[in-house]
Amino acid sequence: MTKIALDKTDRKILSILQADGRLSNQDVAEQVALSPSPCLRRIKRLEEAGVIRQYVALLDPDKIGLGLLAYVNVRLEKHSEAAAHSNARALGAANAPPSPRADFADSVAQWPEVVACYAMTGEMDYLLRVHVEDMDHFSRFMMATLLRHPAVLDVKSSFALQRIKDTTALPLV
Amino acid sequence: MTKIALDKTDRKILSILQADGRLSNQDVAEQVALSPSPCLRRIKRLEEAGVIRQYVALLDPDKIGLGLLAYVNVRLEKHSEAAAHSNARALGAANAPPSPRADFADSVAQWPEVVACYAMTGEMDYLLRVHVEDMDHFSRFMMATLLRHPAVLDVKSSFALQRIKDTTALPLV
DNA sequence: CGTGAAACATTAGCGGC
DNA sequence: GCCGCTAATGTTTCACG
Repeated sequence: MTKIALDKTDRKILSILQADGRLSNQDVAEQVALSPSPCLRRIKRLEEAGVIRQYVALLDPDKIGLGLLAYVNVRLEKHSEAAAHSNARALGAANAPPSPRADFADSVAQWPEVVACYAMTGEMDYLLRVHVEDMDHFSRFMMATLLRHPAVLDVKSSFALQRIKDTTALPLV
Repeated sequence: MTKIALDKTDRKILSILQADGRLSNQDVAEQVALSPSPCLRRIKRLEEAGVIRQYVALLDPDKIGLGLLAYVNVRLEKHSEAAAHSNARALGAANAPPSPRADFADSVAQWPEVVACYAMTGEMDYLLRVHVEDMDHFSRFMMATLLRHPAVLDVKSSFALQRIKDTTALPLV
């Protein structure tokens, strides 16, 4: 991972673009008191270094019919061969049978309802963030998809009652 | 909340902009097989209806020194007056003493490490997503800030070991 | 770091299906 | 109603001072 030094101006640019990713280079330049060309050079450098990963539009879930947000804790089966399999894969044996964990990760990537999935410390193996239309869709997703996955041992779900805060803007240290 | 009908083209536009929020209107128009002006009219309509909430740049947490991601479950004290207070506020008594919940929500909004906070079903009241530099910073945040907050009764933290998936793109139904 | 010029993008008005 | 053309205006981008 390319280390990269960020000065005060870089951080200001990042915080501006975290708040509005469509600002023109001219506007950003003005806000950081630079002329357009050095500002663009900085932005390009931040993009190429991967500090800026992506520009996206954020949608309102309610306005597109996704009224229910759930966080689902998942525990996987511990196959005794799991370790052996991950080793095999790590060593490049691409057609070894997948370990439960790798298999679960691959499946998660394909489920559109699941917008985030992290392997976590603690008694539950994974934490999933799931956007669905309503409780009906949620229970269908659970029954037909998540609980049917062979690697899944058990799950615990909680549902969002109220959004207090949710931002993609990271604190700039 | 303004209801809005989305046809196939609208959904295609949304999915394109969820993947790249900086595409020019011309490029979007080309991908949905429309000429620039009707495409722009649709995008403007989606923005004004609030379907598109915001355009942002997404940063890589690791590249800006935020190496630790934690999810923190928080349980608040149940003051017996809590209900009375929330009623007072709901009725517009702006200078009533804040309920523990409202007070906690206000604090959360000011803590930059906390990028998301939801009131949840289940035994824990809130779920927080917290980005920090390392375990040192995390424990400092806990001791000096979160646990010191008068409304907080107890907390349970888990740490992300591995990111399997994390997208801001919502499934388009 | 800033200037300037070419290439490109945005957006409003108007006519057509 | 929604689409597409045109044309004026604004923006991005890069070579060069």
